[in-house]
Amino acid sequence: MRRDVTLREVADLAGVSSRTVSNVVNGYANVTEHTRARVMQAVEQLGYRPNVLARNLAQGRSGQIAVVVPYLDTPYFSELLQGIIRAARAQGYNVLIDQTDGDPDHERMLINHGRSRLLFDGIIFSPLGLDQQALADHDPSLPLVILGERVSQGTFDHVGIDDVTASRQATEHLLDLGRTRLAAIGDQPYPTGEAAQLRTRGFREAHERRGVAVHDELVIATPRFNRADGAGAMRHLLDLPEPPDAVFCYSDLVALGAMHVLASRGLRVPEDVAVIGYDDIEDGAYANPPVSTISPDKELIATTAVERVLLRIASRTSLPGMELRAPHRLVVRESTVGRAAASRTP
Amino acid sequence: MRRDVTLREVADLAGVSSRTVSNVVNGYANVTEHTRARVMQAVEQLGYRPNVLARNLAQGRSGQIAVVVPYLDTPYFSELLQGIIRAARAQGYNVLIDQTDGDPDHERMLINHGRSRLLFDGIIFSPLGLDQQALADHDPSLPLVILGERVSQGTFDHVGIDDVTASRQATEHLLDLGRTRLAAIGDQPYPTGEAAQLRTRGFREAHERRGVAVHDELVIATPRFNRADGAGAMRHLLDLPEPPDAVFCYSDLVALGAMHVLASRGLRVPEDVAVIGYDDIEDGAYANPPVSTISPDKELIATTAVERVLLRIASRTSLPGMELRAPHRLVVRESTVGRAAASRTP
DNA sequence: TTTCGTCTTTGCAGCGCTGCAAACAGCATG
DNA sequence: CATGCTGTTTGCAGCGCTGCAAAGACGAAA
Repeated sequence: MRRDVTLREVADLAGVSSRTVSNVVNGYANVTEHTRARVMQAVEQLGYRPNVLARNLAQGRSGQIAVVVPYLDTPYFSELLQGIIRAARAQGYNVLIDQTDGDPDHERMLINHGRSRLLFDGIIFSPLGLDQQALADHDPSLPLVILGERVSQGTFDHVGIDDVTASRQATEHLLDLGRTRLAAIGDQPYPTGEAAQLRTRGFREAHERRGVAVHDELVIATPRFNRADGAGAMRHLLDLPEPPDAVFCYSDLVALGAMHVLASRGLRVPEDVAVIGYDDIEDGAYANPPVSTISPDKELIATTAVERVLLRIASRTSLPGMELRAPHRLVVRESTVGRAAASRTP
Repeated sequence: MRRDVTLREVADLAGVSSRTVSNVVNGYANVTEHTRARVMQAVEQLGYRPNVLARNLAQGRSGQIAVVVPYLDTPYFSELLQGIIRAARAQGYNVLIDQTDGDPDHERMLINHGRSRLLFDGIIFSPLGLDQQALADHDPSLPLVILGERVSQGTFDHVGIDDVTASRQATEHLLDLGRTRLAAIGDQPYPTGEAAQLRTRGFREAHERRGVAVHDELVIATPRFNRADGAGAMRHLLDLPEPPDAVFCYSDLVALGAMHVLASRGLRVPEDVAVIGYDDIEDGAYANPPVSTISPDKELIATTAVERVLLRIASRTSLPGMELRAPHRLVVRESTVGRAAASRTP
């Protein structure tokens, strides 16, 4: 097993200093065409490839950003991740992935640079177990971008959509279809559930605007936004004396879980119960029936998050926290309007 | 912005050599309880955290493994990834993720250590664009574990399930339900489609065992295993003069796509057409109706893959290629047997 | 007391690269 | 011919850590 070729060996072969080889390899500074050619030939001949570790140590950066999500198998995150990886790679950054399972201690550790320095230069983070206070206490020297809605200010950016407006639109859509007993699945009335609370706010605002009262007993809290929680909440709702005739689910997964229960009870969607989700994951579009939903511009969210974290890395000074809103749209499918062809509303 | 605390500073405070601090921090060698306590106190006091980059450079390893999949938003991979990340982290390794989109050049680059050395110590790889020959030509100094079935031998391991047997069982299940016109969606009759071909083999073997002829025109090739391909193939099948009464899909996504089309054409599953998938992703279990499927032991696949790649990293000598088979089971749900309670077959 | 063996601690070199500032052209200007 | 200028190349130190081998400490055995 041959040792790796180093800069110095290339330099010796090309008859120049190792620093010059470095300059050529990195496209730095001014190098004569003649020198460059000589060096490049030596590089080819020896099959030289730079050692990133050494480079990074010398530069005091790792060239990596961490992306931290609570659960990797959540389709919404997988879809987002794709965009993030692409955007980061385009800027020469590698992406390190971590999953926290919502563990607050683990999350706290990560936003304080993890166990060791220089493992990643910045972090894109979707917190689940941390409340505002914990987030505000993060290591300010670590460039941080938060995914999803948060209400606090701090030395970090938020990238997300306007949850209140989106939720209001989803709810208005249901009300405008003539539904009267609307349920909401996914509220989280505790400190770490801000995103959920914003959606509940939108749900209520829609009722206000339409002059209808909210049926408080139909607003169901769930610890997570997954299928199982959606299914459990739906079962509960159907067991009520007066079940809902429409459900606003705070994620498409919740909607899929709810629809699963509806189907197993022999109820028709949307005839008996209309269902709308949130996130526009691919599963929803292919579900039976296809799920109406709020569709955030994921590609833009991904590129914006990467852009911001790299910006923060580049500017050594600490930037003020920014609130970045990506656009979203209401996607109407069969789960609310039946076999009518899917149409779109901005 | 304070400079980071170094080993030497801790050493000075504790009144020992930096080498001793290193020994304590890493739990190396024999250190007196007294010394350890002194050092630990200094570590606490200064808030020392090791610099992984420096450590790795000195050790000539990166402490990272790369996991490379064609598409990140494929639920099967997301689910696998979770297990891989957990297992790797338990061994002190970080996971670098990359997505190739099936691009052969990109894939070829990765199995030859990427653009630079020391970025990752080993790689767990799910190839899509590379054929046997390209895989065999990989840099033998890079510990490599391939996910999924492959027929070749080489200086790398395979981790997967027994595709032929699993596919045979899925097909037998359909035949045993009394179905006579079985379709298969997902064949890939070209060099990079070996996994698909194994499934087709299982499909054919089942027919042989039951003494039934395969309807060749019902074996449909698709470039990928996603919903869109499943939907397209299903449309084609339904447009045939004699459509199938059962479909074996080479992935659950394909099955979901197919079921989507069946529903939109007003056909009932399983009454009109029985559908079985492959992979046992969560979407399948929550689909309407829930999809029967082949369920690979993903957790075991993940831990085995990590175990093997770390083993190869640890043993500097090149190990012979191994074929590692994880168990699988047939999971029977409504998409093949209707509302009968889901039961299990080994 | 000396010698040996074991356990603990240390010093030094160096992983492969880049930052920095100095050195060295080569050429035009005074 | 000295001076200054721009453009190119170089040498050296050092990023923060660990491998290695040697040194020191300490008690047991001779």
